[in-house]
Amino acid sequence: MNAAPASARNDKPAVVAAAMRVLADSGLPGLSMRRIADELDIQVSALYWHFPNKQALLAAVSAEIVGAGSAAGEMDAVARALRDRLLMFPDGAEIVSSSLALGLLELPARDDLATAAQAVGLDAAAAEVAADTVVHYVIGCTFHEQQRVHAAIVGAADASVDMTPAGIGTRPDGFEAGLAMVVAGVRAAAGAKK
Amino acid sequence: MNAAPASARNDKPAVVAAAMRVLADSGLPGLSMRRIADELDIQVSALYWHFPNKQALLAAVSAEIVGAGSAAGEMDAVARALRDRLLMFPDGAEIVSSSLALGLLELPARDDLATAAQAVGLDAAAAEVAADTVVHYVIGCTFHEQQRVHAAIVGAADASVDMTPAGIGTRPDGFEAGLAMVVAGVRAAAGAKK
DNA sequence: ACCTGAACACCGTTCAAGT
DNA sequence: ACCTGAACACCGTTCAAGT
Repeated sequence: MNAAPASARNDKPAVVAAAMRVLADSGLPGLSMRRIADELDIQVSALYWHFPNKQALLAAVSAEIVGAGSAAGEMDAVARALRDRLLMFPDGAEIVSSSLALGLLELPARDDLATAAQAVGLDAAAAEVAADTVVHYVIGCTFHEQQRVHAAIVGAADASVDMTPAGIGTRPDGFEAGLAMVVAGVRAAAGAKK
Repeated sequence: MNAAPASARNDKPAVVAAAMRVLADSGLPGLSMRRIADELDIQVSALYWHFPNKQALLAAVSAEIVGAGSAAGEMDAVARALRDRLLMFPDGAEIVSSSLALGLLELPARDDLATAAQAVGLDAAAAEVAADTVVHYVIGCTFHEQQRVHAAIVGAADASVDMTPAGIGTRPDGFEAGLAMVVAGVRAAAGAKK
């Protein structure tokens, strides 16, 4: 066994792990600094020794959600893999979207998508645009779907909410159909280039 | 002149107008029920006579942002018009995105996009998918861009923030290039159908 | 029909101080 | 290196009561 410390104190990864647990069973609305601190049986203020602010902690959570490893493959495969990771945690898309926009997160899938786009015939600049476009589509679509889940939960508690408004993407296979169109657009851009 | 009421009390549109003013000069983080109440010189609790909760008020704000009128035209024109409206207010894309996902907002541009997609050769079902895909792209891209503006403001105040991380869509013309790809994808889907 | 006043149960963040 | 305890300046929402 490794030398156990006298008092069991927490390090950065332990704080992130606690945050993942809170996220998993309470979602983003429940992911407060106080709830995370409670999970670790420490005071809220102690969290600020590990992270300068909540956004930084959320960025670490985001990195955990999207994972570290690069996965090669065709564009749709990479897109589906990204989506699957976002779906693993409640509000995953929203958290990642915000960290990404704030410039606090590296997205491995973005490089994978750019590589796949180049393999299909795009030059470097166009491949970046293609990667960003696919990322926006995947995150936008998944974000929307996950918020809808949340609305459904609230709606179940409060039956007065109309649960079938004329909205976007009610059926889950909308993702696949839309993705096919986006990928077809990338291929078309490659074809036009030649 | 129309008969002025003895005491100048507020109706629903007045509350929304106040909210738009607060949004315009403080953004979404500043758009609290208390700030809106202050803008009208009333108590916070008075707002709950007009709207059941903050989300409902935000939905009314969203409707104001996206506008009421349907605008016919090609897909890219409709997409650009939607984007322009989202850009008219700080965090416009985020607010609209959330109202949309919660099923609290009708988006006129969605119907316009579906119509345009049918005009290009898609059947009704595929046209809906195409419309949703374009909407997701426009909102995702604009949301990202607007969050980046906000990050830049925070970054300007706190110079320790790295302002040029390897992120998505730093250049504004990324929107046009990505939109072209998405629209090309829709056209490709129409071509394949024939 | 529209508003007040007060309360409840929360937030993120800071800071001096402890070990 | 990691945490406590207390405070500050906020939140959204509810409710009885007023006019």
